[in-house]
Amino acid sequence: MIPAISLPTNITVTTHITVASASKTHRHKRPLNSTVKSLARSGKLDEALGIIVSSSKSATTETDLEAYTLFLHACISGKSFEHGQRLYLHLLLSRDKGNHDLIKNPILKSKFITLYSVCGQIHEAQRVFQDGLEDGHVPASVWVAMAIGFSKNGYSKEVLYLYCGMLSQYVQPDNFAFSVALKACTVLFDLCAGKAVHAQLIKSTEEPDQVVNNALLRLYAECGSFDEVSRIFEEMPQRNIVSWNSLIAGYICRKQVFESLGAFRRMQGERMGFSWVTLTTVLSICSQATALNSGKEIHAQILKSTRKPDVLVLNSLMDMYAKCGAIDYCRIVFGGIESKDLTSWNSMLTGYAVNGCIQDAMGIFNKMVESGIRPDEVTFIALLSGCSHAGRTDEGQRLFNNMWKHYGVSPTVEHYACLVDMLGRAGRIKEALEVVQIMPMRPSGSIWGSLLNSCRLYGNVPLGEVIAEQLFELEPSNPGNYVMLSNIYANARMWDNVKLVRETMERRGIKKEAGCSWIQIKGRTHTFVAGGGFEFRNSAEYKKVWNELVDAMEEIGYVPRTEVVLHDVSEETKAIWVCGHSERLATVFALIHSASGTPIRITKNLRVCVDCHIWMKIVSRVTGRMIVLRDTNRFHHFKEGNCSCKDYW
DNA sequence: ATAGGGTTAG
Repeated sequence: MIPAISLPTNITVTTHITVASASKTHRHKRPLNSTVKSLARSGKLDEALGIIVSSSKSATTETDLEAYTLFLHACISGKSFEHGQRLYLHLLLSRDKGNHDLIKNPILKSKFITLYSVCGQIHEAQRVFQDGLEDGHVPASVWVAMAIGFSKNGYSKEVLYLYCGMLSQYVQPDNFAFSVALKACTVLFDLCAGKAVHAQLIKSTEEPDQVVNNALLRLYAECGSFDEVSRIFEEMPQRNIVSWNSLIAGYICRKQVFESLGAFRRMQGERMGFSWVTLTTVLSICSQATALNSGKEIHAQILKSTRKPDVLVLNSLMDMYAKCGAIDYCRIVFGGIESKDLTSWNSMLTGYAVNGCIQDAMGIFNKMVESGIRPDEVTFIALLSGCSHAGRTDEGQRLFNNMWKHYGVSPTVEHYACLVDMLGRAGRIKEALEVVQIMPMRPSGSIWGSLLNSCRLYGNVPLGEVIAEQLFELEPSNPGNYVMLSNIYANARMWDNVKLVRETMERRGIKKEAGCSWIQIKGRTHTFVAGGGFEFRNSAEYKKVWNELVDAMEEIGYVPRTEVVLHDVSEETKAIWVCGHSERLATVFALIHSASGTPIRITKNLRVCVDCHIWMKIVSRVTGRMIVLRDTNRFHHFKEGNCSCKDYW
């Protein structure tokens, strides 16, 4: 709990001054009540307070209560802590003089608590709440006001303590109390406590309203109990947009992007409409799934809607286009935003950086600074990672050194990760290690990970082994790290060690993620798994296109680079395996099913392998198609036999 | 009075 604060003792002085100055200016032509009310309504808090204070010689009555409530209401909407406190002190004085004790009044009390909470003065709110708590019954509304105060100020644990305290005092929680408690459980990611509150709710006589049900949905969605989500959703007497949003978010938590898009369509089918929250949620799904068509559909819906789109929605739209590799659309949306905020600039910058347009990224950064927007840590992560991917090591290093000096942004562990990645990728592993040694925080898994990747790129087996050990300790169940180490061994033809790594993985029950690629064609998403898709591969149309490609490639002199296969099998088998990589299946499928001349956009769940990278370049040349491949790491734009990454990846 | 959202790293 937050410690309670003792009452200040020097309260009389300010009160007297107020009384003196205020009573001069106002005579009570009208009854106190209506005068105070109209002043409070028009925001003249000083004058209203003056009248309250000067008229208090007589005992405060029930009619004054309404005026005080209105006055406090005005303070809350104006977030005026000072006026509220002056009224509070006035009531304290009046109580000490033996007048009726209005501070005990639950309505006023919860108003004071709310006011202090919205002003961020949570200690003051708590003091008001605790004053007189032990004297007798405190109604639920006061507890709830305090709970909301804690909740809005980020004290979720305290909300739960308070909820328990409420129960221990035999105060029946109402729907307000339930929803705040459930929200606190969600924030704390505490499914256990959430279930306890849910149980209380079932036992209570209170019929859960829509808000409570939505809070329950959110709790289970966020904690991954999806069976509960769908059960509650189906059983709810009525659903609104918020309920649907939670259902969609629930699918995202399970990484079921296609199902969540389906839920959005169902929502539209039921004529539920959408809010800007729905749009940002769904757009973020589109960017995760590289579902450019769906994303464009939503863009169209935004344009059709009569409301002017929110900056937040436009920022999400930019992110979607950037993550789909459609940087031109991203730029157009950016250009159309009237009041660009920091996120708009950062999204444009990130879009350029991940798509390999480092000059554009630098250009937009300069413009941003010129327009007086202060860059933040996200800005520099985007820039540094962009430099890293583009091999602009010196430029990136300079940026890193200047970010604090010129822009006042101090480097975090993520920025150090970019710097280490940048140096390692450029083959300057010694310098990268020096950075790890001098950086003021503990190196994260991602830092060791990028060092391991550098060892892979430059064939440094002994250092790779040392780093892998560190990494296995930090992230014991991340399959990528094991695969990376066995890659290093395979490149060095150390097949015994490759086998050893594979056995370790089996022993620890770690499975390598199967390579998987997907593309969206005419609104439908098609998924391909490495080594799978036999039906497709046996079809006549596949064979026709595949053979054409093989012929064209042989002419150019393409030979499969089989070292990417980590199993010790014959060269022939390796070649067959490589050709069954998921991104190739997806490419052939796209060549068959999309109009010639249109770009092909493929997404992959792993990093693209060296051989597929070569293959893609050639395909882009012989077919004249542009291929945009997004892997876990970055974008590759293949065009006329070249890749935007300039083979630096 | 109570429930819902976006940008960053290997």
